[in-house]
Amino acid sequence: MDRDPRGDPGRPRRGRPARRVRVLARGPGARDVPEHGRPGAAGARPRGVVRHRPTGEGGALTRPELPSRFDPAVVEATWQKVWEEGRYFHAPDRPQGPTFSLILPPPNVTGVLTLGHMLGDTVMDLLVRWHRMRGEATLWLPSIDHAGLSTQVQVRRRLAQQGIRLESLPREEILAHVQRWKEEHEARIRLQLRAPGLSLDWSRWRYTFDPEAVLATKKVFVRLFEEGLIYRGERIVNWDPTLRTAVSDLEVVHREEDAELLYVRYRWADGSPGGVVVATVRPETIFGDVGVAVHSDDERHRASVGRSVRVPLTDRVVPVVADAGVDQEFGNGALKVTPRHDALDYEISRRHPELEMPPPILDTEARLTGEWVPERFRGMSREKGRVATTQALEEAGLLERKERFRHSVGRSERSDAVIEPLLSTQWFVRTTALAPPVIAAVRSGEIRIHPSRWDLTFFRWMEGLEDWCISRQVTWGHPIPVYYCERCHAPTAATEPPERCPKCGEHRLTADPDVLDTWFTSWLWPFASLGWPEPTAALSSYYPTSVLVTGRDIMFFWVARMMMAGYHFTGSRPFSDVYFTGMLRDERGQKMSKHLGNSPDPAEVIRERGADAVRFALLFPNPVDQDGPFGAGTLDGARNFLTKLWNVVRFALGQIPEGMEAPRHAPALPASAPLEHRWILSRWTRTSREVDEALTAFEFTRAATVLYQFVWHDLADRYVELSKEALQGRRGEGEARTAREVLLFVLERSLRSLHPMVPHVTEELWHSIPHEGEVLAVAPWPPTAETREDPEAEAAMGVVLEAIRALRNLKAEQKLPGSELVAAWVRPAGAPARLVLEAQRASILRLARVAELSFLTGEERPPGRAAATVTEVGEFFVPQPPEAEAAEADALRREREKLSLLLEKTRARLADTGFVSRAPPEVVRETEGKARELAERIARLDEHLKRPGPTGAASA
RNA sequence: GGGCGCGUAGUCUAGUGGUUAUGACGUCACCCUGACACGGUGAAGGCCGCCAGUUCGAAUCUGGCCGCGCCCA
Repeated sequence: MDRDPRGDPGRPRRGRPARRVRVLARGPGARDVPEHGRPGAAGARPRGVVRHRPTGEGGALTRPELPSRFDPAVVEATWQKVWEEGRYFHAPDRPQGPTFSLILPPPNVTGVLTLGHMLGDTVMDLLVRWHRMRGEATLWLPSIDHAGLSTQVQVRRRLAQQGIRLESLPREEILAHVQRWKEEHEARIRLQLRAPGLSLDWSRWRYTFDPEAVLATKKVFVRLFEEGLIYRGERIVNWDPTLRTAVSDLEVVHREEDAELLYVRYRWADGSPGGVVVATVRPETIFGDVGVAVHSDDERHRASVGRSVRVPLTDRVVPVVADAGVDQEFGNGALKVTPRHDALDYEISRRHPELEMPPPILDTEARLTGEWVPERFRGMSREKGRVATTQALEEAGLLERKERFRHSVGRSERSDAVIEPLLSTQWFVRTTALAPPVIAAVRSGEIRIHPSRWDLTFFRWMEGLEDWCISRQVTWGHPIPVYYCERCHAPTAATEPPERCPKCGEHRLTADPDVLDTWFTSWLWPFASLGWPEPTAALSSYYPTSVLVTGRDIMFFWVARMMMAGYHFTGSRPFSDVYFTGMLRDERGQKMSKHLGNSPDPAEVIRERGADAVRFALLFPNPVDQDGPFGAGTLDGARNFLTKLWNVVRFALGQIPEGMEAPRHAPALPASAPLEHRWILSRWTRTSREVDEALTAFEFTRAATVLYQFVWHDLADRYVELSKEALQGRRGEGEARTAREVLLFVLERSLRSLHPMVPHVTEELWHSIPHEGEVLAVAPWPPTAETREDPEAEAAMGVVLEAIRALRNLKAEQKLPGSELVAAWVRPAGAPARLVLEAQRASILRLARVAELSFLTGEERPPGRAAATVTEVGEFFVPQPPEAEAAEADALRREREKLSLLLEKTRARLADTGFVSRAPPEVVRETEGKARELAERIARLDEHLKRPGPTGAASA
């Protein structure tokens, strides 16, 4: 079963990926224990230095036994089980040392997780795993949200399919249905949260309807009530007439819709000709009109103010008032005032005592109702009423004209019903009283928002807060803990039903029929999920939490409110950092949404591509403060990267002898050590440092990009190629040992650094190489101080890489097969370049695939036909096949053109007295050096171009 | 209408005053190279949205315009 895939005669050479037998994908560690008994399971934990690779068939070197491709399916399931059984993600109640904690924003129990959730989850897991590896006690707490309204809607829909009307059932029965629904969906969400390999502490799973959460919710209500920060009052709210409840602004979706704008004449009450023409899209609300308002500065209507008009289709006489709130641009600038059905109208009516408050003209299902509605319209729906009133107005000759009109209409996210702004008695929180500490915290940096530009949006909202409507007219939710006295009607807020009314002693009390907005529990979650108000160990250890990761669509509804609750109820910030993820877009740039049907099921994508590939794809291309594209291309890129990583390790396994020790420390390199080792350790130092910086700054894409570039380009493309010869022992055992140590060190540290992003594949690979510790998930984060930058090595390698590039390029241009080992010559650009090129000749030969590199001096030329290229580090030659002369001449000319343009620009700068006198001297010196170098290269190019004879370049 | 942000090869993107403008995908050419064809090597492809300004010097700073997106009204 563990055949070396290279020896597989059936191995496909090109075309589609081969279907491999699953069993091949099992990591080497799995072979001792065939089933699920991987290390890490209780009682079977490996200790200390572990070498999982089995003994090879004699000889120091074993052949790699990893398959050539990473098959995520088995690997991911295996390690998830190991992690979970090993309880590596369990947060101790009483941790030692620093902690890092966060709550998973509770998914809506009725919902299905989307890729958008998975983006946030991946970011959180990256942070948690990173901090865990840094030795901090970490807690990542999962939970679900009871989602009052949306759950009730779903249950209602399901009952309707059975012909049952939810409203007809007793409360207990409804709650039983809800409970059944919750259990089904909770299981599904748990499965969804498991698929990506998130390092959640499952033992702390919470639900916003746990008994503790119920108690916390009540206590908070009672306290705010007693502090006068909760009140019951009449205000305009968003009313969903289908669900017959108030809904939050978040649950209202605004969209442009076509409508008719009617110009309706309100005649003068005194019977004189004329009147005021009012524009409206809602003629059916005419019955609730209490006046007409015009702008105080509006010349057109000045004479009307103070007069009275007759409300069309009724006998009522109402005044014309002047108010600064009227939009003069809309219609004719005259507004019908319907205080029960429009927030602005309500405001206006409150400013003008002469405007009375009408009785309701729409019932809870938005049917025309009440005495003010003429008999013939009563009982009509809004929509029917609109048609009927329009027609009636037309018949009465009061309809001046109709216009097609596009305007924004709010619809209920849950029921799609058009939201009715409705004056309604509800419970409210005076949020303005809770805002000051929150604003101060963000201003002072006590709470940091990432990306920071969202501060502005945050402040603007915080400074214009409206009271928060917390009551909902549904069955499912935390009941409002208020009891009304049947005698004196005084409301009492209490966590338990009171025996008697504290005002008058009456013992007949009625509970408030409404329930609380789900957010009224969610805003307590950073502490309530840890047991508050009980002084639990978890609360004292992990609160305040460290960071909150979520989408900015709930910045106000949730994030800001958690801050208010944190300061008000616990006296501290609920978290120190907020990170808003971007939105995902599909490959055509469209926002992903369930609505558009372009949001794939994350579980499905994971099944197809593997969790690590999806995770990396989510992190890699997503700009920090922007929305990012996500699609097949991105996923392919991530998968290719993981395959690359896999194969680098596979290669290394072939080079590492049995019994090699885990790399505890950075290899100590002698000054004389080959350049490539010094170089890769320097590159690693920079990479590692930049990853730390990026993660600290919440720049996850940068962290992923830096590691990607390092692993693929520096480690695989360059370092591995440069050190192959030494690794294979062709430079002696001493060099082989050094090369193995460096390779293993860099690989092992890279796996550690990549682990928080792609945990499964790194865990698997880490176990296949010499390592120290039980699992990578709790291995120490690579310390940056263990290696140093080596600018000298990096500069020298720059010269080498440039030489290799030049020679490869030249060969390709000359149509010399890449594999053909031709002779080559170089005239170095200067003494320093010559030193490096001479010292690194062997590397250049290997990577450029040339047989010999001879150094030219003076004006020496290679014998015979030779094609040339001129670079910064020197002039390179390879033998020229006769048919390639034109190609060389072309290349030389193109190069010359490019360089002379540059030289021109550079000289122009140097000729500018302003530049020479004002620019920093070092910039001037650099520019002069550049000009000299360019001139020299151009002169060299010219020589080749002019040269007659064998190359024939001049005649081409 | 107000606010915020974004315009860089065909596509996505890096780049906060001096770079021969970064990388990926895609395209083209050559190559089954004892880790990897999910690969390697090389190439082509850019008035850095437009116009002014600041500056010795602008993809980068400022203003205006145009286009796009999001949030709020």
